[in-house]
Parts: sequence; structure tokens; C-alpha cells
Amino acid sequence: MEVTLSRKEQIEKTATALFRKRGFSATSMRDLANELGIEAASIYSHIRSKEEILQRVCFRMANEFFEAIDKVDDPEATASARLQAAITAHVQVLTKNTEASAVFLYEWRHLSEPYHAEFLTLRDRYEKHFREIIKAGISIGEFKVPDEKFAVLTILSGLNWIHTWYKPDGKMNAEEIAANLATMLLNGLKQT
Amino acid sequence: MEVTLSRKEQIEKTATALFRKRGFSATSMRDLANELGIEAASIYSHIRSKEEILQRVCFRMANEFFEAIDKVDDPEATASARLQAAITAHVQVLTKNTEASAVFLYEWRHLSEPYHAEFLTLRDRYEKHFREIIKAGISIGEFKVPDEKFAVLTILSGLNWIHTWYKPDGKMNAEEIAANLATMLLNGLKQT
DNA sequence: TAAACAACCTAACGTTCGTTAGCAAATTTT
DNA sequence: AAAATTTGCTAACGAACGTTAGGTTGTTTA
Repeated sequence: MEVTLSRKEQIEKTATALFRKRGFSATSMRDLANELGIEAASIYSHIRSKEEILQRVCFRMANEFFEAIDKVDDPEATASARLQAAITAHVQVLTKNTEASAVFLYEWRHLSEPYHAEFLTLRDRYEKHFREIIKAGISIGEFKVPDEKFAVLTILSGLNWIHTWYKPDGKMNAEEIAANLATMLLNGLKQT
Repeated sequence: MEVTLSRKEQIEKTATALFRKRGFSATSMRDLANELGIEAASIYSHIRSKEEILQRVCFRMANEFFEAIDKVDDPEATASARLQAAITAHVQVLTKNTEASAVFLYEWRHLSEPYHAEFLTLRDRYEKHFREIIKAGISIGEFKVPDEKFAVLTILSGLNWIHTWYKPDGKMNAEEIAANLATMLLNGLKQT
């Protein structure tokens, strides 16, 4: 399945790798151009600004995460099953796009307004999905945690470290990682 | 307990806040000077370079984390007790220095060599402490996890998110946070 | 009281930055 | 074959960057 990327997509992909490795601010347009084998000014035939690249990566990934958890959610299922599904979906997006995920997770603060504010709104809505599952689990006694906000942040941060070490050819594949993490984090919610 | 900071310490503290908020690369010496109410050039009466500030913060925090877990470790205790103690110590350092912790966790990649390499060595040695506790717990059947490296990274990343939301006057104090996190993460290791 | 030091200043250095203007060649579309 | 689009170039802009040189002032030490 060879996919031919448009020049704009190539730029975005190369930029993503650099933003991840050195950070948005420490990556210059000349660095990016050098990596692409062209001049810095040439990039502006395809994009409007350096920040536009960051915007596209951040909001594309936000979309991916939303679509993934929406697709697998079944409001009729138990809280455990719903949370397990959401965790698995989240891990799948993370492992399928490690570089873009890293940018999504750590470089969004370099977005200017109104994108910065919009991003934070989206992120909170995403976390809300997890909060509501956990709240439902608490109310019927399935989970025992002092605070659902606290639990969600711990779970998500436990997941969001994956991009730093995940390698597609490592000893665990994405499904195994997702399963192990889900078991481990779900068990943590069922305190005795 | 009023503590008078030397000018150098004031610079370091102010820089830490800026590095945390905007990142190391996006913080200029003129920003820092402006925050201090002086000219950028004046800062160089007290420090050698911008990176020196980052180095001091990163390695000071590395020391704090090491001292904290060394002080509470009892190799004779059970793996659960040891891990609980380490988690509590780690959380205490994090909550007592949220800004410096954020810099320590996310800005170290802007260190130049040989500091960059030295930092990674220290970090790995720190994680090794946790790995060994968990390995001990696995070998006597106290913990059931597929991979201790995996478990350590999940635990530490679950803890290292604290700095983003912890407020000293929030509804949970540092001890409660540490206790809740320890319970939640320890339970996750004792899979049935 | 003289010497040493701490703290800050103005001015400027050489470099790098994101970006624009204007143009040329190749490719695709009509 | 003409027109439009894509992709790239050189040259340069104004601004911002980390840092140095050299000097001034006030405070502390000998």
C-alpha cells in the first residue's frame, strides 16, 4: 500500500518529525527546508506560515482521537467495558501516529489565539468523555476512586507516555500494549 | 520563614517560571530581563549563559528526586511497601516544586552535550530504582505484570502529570494525592 | 579611607529568524 | 498549442536573538 504524498503532506510529515525531536520553537524553517532538500522560501509556495503546520497537526490529531473513541463507545455497556474500549482506542491512535501524537501532546501551547483556546476546549471535551464513564462507574459502585477528574488525568497521562518508547517492531504490539494498560489501569480503579 | 534569595537565585526562579510557561527556546533573555525589571545584558553579571540556568534547574531537581527516594527506601521491606514509599517521595518532590519539575520533565532535551547525555544517564538510573522494586515484587509473586519496564514507565508517567494541575490550596493536599496515587497504581500491579 | 565587589547600565556585535517579492522552469489541464 | 498550476529559485527585508565590551554607581570589606 504505497501512498503518494502531496508536497504539502510531505512538508507536514517532515515538520512533525522535527517538531517532535527539537520542539516547535527550536525548529527553524531553514532546518525544515534542509531536511526536504529545498530552500526555506520554497516552503511558502505550499503553506501560509510555520504555525499553520502546527495547527494542522494538532487539530488533525484531535479529530483522530475523537473519532476513535466515538466509534467504539457503547453507552449501554458497563463502565469497565466502556473504559476498556476507550483506552484501547486511545492507545491505537497513539501507536499509529507516534510523532504526530507527541506534537499534539506537547507543542499545542505554541498555538496562537484563537487556536490555543479552541484546542484547550477540545481537549477538555475529550477528557469529559472519560470523566463521564468513570462517574457512571462510581455511581453504581463499579469503581471506587476519590475523584473522577483525578482518575482521568492519571489514566490519560499513564497512556500518553507511550509515544516516547513505542516502536512498531518492539516486543509488544499495539493490541497487547492496549490490553495490558487497560487491565492495569482498570484494576487501579477497583480499590478494595 | 522568609528566605532572602540571592540575585542569582531570583534569576533562576523567574527563568524557571518562564521556561515552564513558554518553553526554553521560546523564552528570550529579554523576556526574562523584563520580568526581573532589568536589562538583558545585566543578567550576564550573574550567569554565564541561558543554558546554564537550564542545567542548574535540571540537575538540581535530579538531585532532589534521588535524595527523596533514597531517604525512604528500606530494602528489607515488601515490594509493595517500598514502591508505596518511592511513589510518595516522588509525589512530594513534584508537588513541592511544580515549576522546576515541569522544566525538569520537559525541557531537558534542550541541554547540549555532554549535559544532555549525563541527564539521560541519571534518569535511567532513577527509573532503575523503580524497576528493581517491581522486579523483586514480581519474583516473589507480589506483583503480576508482563514487563517491569512497561510498568515503571506507566507509573512514573501517571505521576508526572501532577505538575499540570496541582495547586497547593486545592482540595487534595500532597499527602492525600500521594496516598491515592499509590493505592491506585499499586492495585494495578496486583492483577488477578 | 582605600580597595574590592555586586549590580546594573548603554551600545553594539554578528547571527539567525520568519517571511516576502519577483522570477523561472516544469508539469498538468484545457 | 495555449493556459494554468505546481514547484522551486535568488535576494533580501526587518526584527529578534544570545552575548560581549566597557563603564557607572552604590555597598561591603580590609
